Amino acid sequence: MEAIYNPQAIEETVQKFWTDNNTFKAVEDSSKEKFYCLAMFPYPSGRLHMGHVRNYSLGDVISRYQRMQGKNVMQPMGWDAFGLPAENAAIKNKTAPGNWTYQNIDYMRNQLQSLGFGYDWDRELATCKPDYYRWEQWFFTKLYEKGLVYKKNATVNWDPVDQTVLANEQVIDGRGWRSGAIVERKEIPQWFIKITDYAEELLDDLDQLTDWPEQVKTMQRNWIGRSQGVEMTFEVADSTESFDIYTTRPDTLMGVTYVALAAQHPLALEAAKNNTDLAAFIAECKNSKTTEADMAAMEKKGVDTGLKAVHPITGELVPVWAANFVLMDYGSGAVMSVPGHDQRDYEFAIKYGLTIKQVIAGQEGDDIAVAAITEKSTLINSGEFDGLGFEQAFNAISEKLASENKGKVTTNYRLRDWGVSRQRYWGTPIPMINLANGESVPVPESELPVILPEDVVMNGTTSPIKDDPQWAKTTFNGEDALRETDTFDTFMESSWYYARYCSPNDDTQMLDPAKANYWLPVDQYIGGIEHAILHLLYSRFFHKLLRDVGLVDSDEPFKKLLCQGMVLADTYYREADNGAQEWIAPSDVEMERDEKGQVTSAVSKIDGQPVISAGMSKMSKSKNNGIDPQEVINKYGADTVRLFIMFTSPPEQTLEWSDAGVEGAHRFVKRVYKLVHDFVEATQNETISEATALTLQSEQKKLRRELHKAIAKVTDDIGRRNTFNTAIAAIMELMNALSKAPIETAEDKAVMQEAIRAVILMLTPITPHMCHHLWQHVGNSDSIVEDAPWPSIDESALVEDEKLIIVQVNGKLRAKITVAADASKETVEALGLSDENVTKFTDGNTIRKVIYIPGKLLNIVAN
RNA sequence: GCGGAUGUGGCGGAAUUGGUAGACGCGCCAGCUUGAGGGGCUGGUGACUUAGGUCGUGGGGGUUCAAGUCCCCCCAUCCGCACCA
Repeated sequence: MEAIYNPQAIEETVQKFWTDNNTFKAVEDSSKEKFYCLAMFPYPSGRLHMGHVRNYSLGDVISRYQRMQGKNVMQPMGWDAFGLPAENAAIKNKTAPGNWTYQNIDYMRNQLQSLGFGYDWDRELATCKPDYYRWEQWFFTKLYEKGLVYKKNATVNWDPVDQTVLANEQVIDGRGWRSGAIVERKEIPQWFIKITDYAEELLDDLDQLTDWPEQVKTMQRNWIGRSQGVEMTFEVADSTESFDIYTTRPDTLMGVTYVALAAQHPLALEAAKNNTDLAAFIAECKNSKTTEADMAAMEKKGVDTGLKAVHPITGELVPVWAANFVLMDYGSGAVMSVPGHDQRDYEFAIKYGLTIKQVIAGQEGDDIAVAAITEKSTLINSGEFDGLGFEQAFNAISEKLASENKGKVTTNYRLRDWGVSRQRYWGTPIPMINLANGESVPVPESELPVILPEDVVMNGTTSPIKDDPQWAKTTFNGEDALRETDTFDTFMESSWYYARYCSPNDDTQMLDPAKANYWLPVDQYIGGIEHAILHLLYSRFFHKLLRDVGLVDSDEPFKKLLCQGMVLADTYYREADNGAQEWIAPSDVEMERDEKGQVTSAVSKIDGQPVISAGMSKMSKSKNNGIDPQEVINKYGADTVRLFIMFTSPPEQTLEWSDAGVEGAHRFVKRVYKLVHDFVEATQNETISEATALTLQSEQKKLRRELHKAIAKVTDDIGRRNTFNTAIAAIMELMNALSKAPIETAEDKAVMQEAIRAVILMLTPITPHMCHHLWQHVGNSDSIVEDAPWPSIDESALVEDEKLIIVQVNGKLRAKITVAADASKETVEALGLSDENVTKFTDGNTIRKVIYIPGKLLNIVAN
């Protein structure tokens, strides 16, 4: 065995072994408990970043741990290969998006292999390949047949100069990123999938997901947003027109002093024909942003349409305003306004001098002159409804509306149907045909897949398949027709890839139900918290759709979910002459510290001049603070990188990169290697007994107790808590004890051998290359550590004959006493009360109470 | 703006069920080893202190024998908001 730890050599050899022996090939086997472990597949952006390394290290550690628990583990990998960056890169590098994507995939596959992840590469898939997206197209036509797909107008960001639709991220300060033109809202026809039909089930089934983080379930609940309310109709005065609104606060109906319509509401558009102020306002709203965050943050504005609406109960006339915060796309495009009891309406009313009417009593201290009273309480100024509470008023008012045919109680969802049309090239072509008569029909199954041409030239604005006059031409029932040239939202591909991994090469069907039902649901899913809502909700929706088409049996795709935090790094900058920030890579910065270790200054390694620290922020190109995993792997090896990442923070929290921390991790890996090496060298050709077969001295017993306590902790931390950082800390503590332990007697050696084997086994999921190598040298030349069973706990080794009791006086630590493990309460109390340092604080006081927590703590209350 | 999180030594973090705050690692200090060291090993390291102790988990209040942990209010930072993935 080599004395010096050489990660490069070991990792190359071990990786070759895994490849040559198909170590991670997963095969259905009904005799074994299956474990499907999945980390969110990457977008092939070019190189792996630290976020990927963290994501896949977590998945690999869990997979290898579960395998050692005897499970039949499947861990696949693939590529979320469609998306906007490929189009941009293609333009920049004068290549085609497909070409760029495939090159990236090849490079990143190698990087993943160099990190030693145990994937079954036979299951690899790329979503941009026709053999993947053809099934997505097929599935969409099935959904169409089931009535779950429809077309309607929806708003997009329109760049009037480039004549193209922009993604939200391509709109910067309201302008197109390339043209700089002020972006307009534009309504175009788009395809939608009726996710709202499943809103209730998506909400209710969250209760089944007991192994999901509560925060993610809460976010999804709020996103779906089920509410109980009343839908009612307002008539427009002196007209036959009317409009509907929805409210969750019908109890405040008597406080309605105006109503607000979306600028694009047909009634507003009609009124604008002879109202220039209103027309100007509607034109202005065309330039407002489309994202909800922007909408919520912008100044609330409105214009009186001049129309009056008839209050459905009192018959009074209230003004009808057009407002920029009401959206035509959502709900009915109109809201009732109760400025007395809604803060947004209140501010709007103050701004435009509209009437504010109090109809809810509120609490002591509430003042309608200062702010809206938003809490629910007794009705006032509401005529026949005065004195009712929220519930009673809700019922009374909704019954009254219903009896007059003006409204009804409804359940409403905040969730909107899923718009899946994108006007981009690099995506799955939507398999629809637009006929000359304006109707649309699905592409017949026999004509699928609709292939996206890959040999294209990007012009920077429009999609090549929209530019090509030939591509869309087709026929339907002998008539000339045109294919849809929009492509799918890339969330479509990522919504079912987890299922396709179960039968990735099946060219006769979307999924093989037998295989899918063996592996699904995914036992452990791992990904970034940024996907907490959209991706996870769409995947859950797709799973239910797959179920209802008969392809899977289960209701939910992901049994257990782990959301990892981001990876941050130090950020440094300098003020350039023009005042701009010039970001300096952390690798080019050197720190100076005082004798307490506190950083006093940071200087550039290049010119020795000071730089300004901007703290920790997410690794990004723009801040020049990304750490390339490849460089770290080359320097320390994959095992060190994996250990550092797993050790430095718990998975859900942000991870702060630290070069010094990586060196610390590397030191630990070397210490393990050296301990095993030294033991192997010292005991060559010796037969070492099992520790349980010998009579141990108290020091050996103590060490063995520490070993088994560590096994218990590591098992719980990895298997149940997913706190890999504390598991590693426990192994480090054990290692500190082992490196001080003698290996002289047969008993010493027996305990040490047991401990060393356990350390190797426990580190195998985290530093698999080194452990694979070391395992061969500790008497296991005929087995591999990947298939070794996880170490078991010897309960008898855990028994302690003494306990440490903390003694407090008035809750403050005053003494620590050691007592026999089975000592009675009376004994402990007597010992504690007579302790010299305890009497110092109890003398002269009366002992009021003594609290004893057995085996732990004694608190004496005295005054 | 709305929704969700986070906040503990010089730094990353630990404390799992309300019971010793600071495990483990980094950094720093001292010593040993070495021809030498950005290597290895050993020890120390929350602050203040009259050396008895006192204070200390973002800030303020509360519950309790006992609070980092539970409750109320506030502040700061981060994530998501439907066309980035």
